Amino acid sequence: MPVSERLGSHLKRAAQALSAAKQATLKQAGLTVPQYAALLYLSDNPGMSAAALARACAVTPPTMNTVLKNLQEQGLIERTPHEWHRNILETRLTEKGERVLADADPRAVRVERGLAAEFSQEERETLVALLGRCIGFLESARQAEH
Amino acid sequence: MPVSERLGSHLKRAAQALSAAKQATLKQAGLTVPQYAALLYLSDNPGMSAAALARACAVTPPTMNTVLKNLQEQGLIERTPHEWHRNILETRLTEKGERVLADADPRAVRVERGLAAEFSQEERETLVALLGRCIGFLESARQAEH
DNA sequence: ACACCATAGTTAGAGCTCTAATGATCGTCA
DNA sequence: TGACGATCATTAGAGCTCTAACTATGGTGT
Repeated sequence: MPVSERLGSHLKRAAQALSAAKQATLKQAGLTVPQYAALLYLSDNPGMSAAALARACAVTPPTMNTVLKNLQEQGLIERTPHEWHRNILETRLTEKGERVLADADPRAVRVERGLAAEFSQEERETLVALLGRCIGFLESARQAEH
Repeated sequence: MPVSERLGSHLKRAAQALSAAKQATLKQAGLTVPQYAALLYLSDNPGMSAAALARACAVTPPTMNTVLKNLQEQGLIERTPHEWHRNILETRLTEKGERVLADADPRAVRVERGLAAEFSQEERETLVALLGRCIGFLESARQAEH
């Protein structure tokens, strides 16, 4: 099966180009792409658990653990034990985290807006729908595998 | 800007679901996704340089170096100096590499065929075209950044 | 009450990925 | 001949990512 016929290779290249573009612009704010994603969700949901954050960002808990560790070392987040549910750690942005996110977000949004502007409203909806079907199939295939 | 409106998040999730599905099936053949990609290109172009392979797989040379190192340790490829162009290393599959690829390829193709079967011919072409425009914009944006 | 299960968090280990910097070789051009 | 630039290869270092295995807590079932 020729590579050019494989939807996967187009998908992968597009995702990689996106990641590279975001990485280039976020670097100026001192963040990586996963760090930015985590801060963005935390900003909307202060105090959410690392596990919930991992689900939101579509990564595994150990991966999120790594990202949070780096964010914590930079003083951008703080993690405090939950009042009574002692098994969960509440994660929140620090003031510095808010400032860094406020610097990074416009940069990331600029990339997204630029990308969106390449398409008409109808094309965007088509693309999102097609990608959604890819995700649906691939995730069910993954489950069926085992 | 809401996350659900960002094309990037859909793109990223789709690519990740694809990678996860391939990873699950390729694991049974003892390969990672990048290792499989490298073997696949090498199979079609015996003797190609690591730099050319990196371009084909859309990764940087140091990344390909890491992948090739692991493949070499498993005895799946061999790298020999070019006859007169002494700066380049010709990379080739070993017999074992051929066998492993012959085992892995049908598994990967099964995922690709399953994914392709989710769409009509026209939908596939639409998806590839839209992704191509994403790639085009993002790569030019990346250049303009610097 | 006790076993069970789901969830949260973590650690260990392997592998991929990038940027940045370095060194080696070849071809070209003054 | 000698300098320059292009290409190839590699190393160092930081960070992301996964699977696998483990611990701990809280709720649910009999």
